[in-house]
Amino acid sequence: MQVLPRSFYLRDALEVARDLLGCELVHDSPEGLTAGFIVETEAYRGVDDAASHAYRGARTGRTAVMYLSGGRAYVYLIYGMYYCLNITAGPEEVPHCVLIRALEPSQGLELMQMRNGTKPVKATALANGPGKLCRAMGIDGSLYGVDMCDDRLFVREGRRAEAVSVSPRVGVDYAGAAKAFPWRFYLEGSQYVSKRPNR
DNA sequence: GACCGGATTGGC
DNA sequence: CCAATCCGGTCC
Repeated sequence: MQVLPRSFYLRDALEVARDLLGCELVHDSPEGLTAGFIVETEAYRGVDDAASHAYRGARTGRTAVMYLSGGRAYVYLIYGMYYCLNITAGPEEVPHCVLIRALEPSQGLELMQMRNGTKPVKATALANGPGKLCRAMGIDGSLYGVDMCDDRLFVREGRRAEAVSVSPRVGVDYAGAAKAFPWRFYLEGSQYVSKRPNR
């Protein structure tokens, strides 16, 4: 299948977030290859979005990659123990990004189980959350800034997203009015989406 | 240099 | 409900 080109990412995060559903995220790591269909995303729309790390043009070491042209990995550590993977969007100087929140595992399930440790869990529980999917896919801070149009970490065309639902984003109660914006997208009826959010 | 809190998760 | 765990951001 076709790897998504740079042009795919040079758009508003809302469009990119919606269009990533059904596509396949692939990580070709030294340990082996893992992949999964994207079933849940959230758009973070930069300087005007109170939930975004780049709100009001915040330009720090962490947000730097968002100001480059879209299509790079923005990976950060949350709560000191989980990584979150975002893919940057928009042209240079427009710091949009899309948080990948859940995957339907498609390749390397055994490696995912191993990375998650303990005893095997159901496939639906392997990557149904932003922290869990990074763990299963072997994504950490060393991938910060990696070009998603290269061959180490990328997204390729997958299935057509039949029915897409929207809801407010998860865990952004601090964002004032923006916490209610319907900028979370997920595949209707998928058993692989994250659990916490009320659906 | 100190302090604060988080785009989460799993256990109680 | 709440602790885990630590880095980035902010402010002094």
